[in-house]
Amino acid sequence: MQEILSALAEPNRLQIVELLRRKPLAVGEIVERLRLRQPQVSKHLRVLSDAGLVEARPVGQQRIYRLRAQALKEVDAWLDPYRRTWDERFDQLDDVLRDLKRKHKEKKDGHGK
Amino acid sequence: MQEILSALAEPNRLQIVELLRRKPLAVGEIVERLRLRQPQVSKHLRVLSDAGLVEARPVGQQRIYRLRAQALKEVDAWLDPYRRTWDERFDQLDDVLRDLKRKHKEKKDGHGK
DNA sequence: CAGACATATTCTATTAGGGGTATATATCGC
DNA sequence: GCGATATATACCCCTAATAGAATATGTCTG
Repeated sequence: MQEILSALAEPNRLQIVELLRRKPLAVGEIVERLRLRQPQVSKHLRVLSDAGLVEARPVGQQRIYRLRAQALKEVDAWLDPYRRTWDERFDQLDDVLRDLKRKHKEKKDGHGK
Repeated sequence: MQEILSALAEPNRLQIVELLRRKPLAVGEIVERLRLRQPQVSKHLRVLSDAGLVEARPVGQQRIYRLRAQALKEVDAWLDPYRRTWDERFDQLDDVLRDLKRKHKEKKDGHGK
């Protein structure tokens, strides 16, 4: 998960992923479209590949990279517990305040931990 | 989006987000739980806040941070076009191969762009 | 097997990001 | 207003990540 996120956090790599969403591409094609130098693209592809986000298959002298969208399922799964939250109107601030007051009081009253 | 991803890419920040999923917390509480130093936590919170992932509200001398799960909706939306893909059995490699052959032939035959 | 071509790797330089310490700012209780 | 507490910011150091240029590897064509 961590690895996937850091891989996607780099702008050029995110672009590569988006390119590969449409269809698999050879390294050279990515180079053309992103106006990056070939070694950089190869390096970024390496990172993406290590994170499981893409995979290559050799065809003649070139390597066709394609997206492994399954890897993104992990992100999807991570999001899951948050889905519940993101429409909630109220926040639990009241709880928190009550909590704070309690702790504060305890401190004042000086009780053993 | 880019900003959100880079914010989440840092392990400690991801942990903070996960902490705040349960309930809002004051800076000091995050410090305790993550065993980080206070300035680091403040800095990470700054990044998360700039990315729209958290928001603070002052309560007395402390600042209660809470998650803005709506920000994660963006990630969810970004994933959307990929959902279609990630269960597909076959890949479009055949298309790609056909494409390559065509281009190759064109090159050989030497036609104007 | 000699190029030509496509891609990967290596090495180096530069930069960005995170950690540490000290300090500034703001609010509380008295 | 003063000391204490909570948090934010500034500054410095260091590592890690990125870019750039040169080169290595591998495969095709003739």
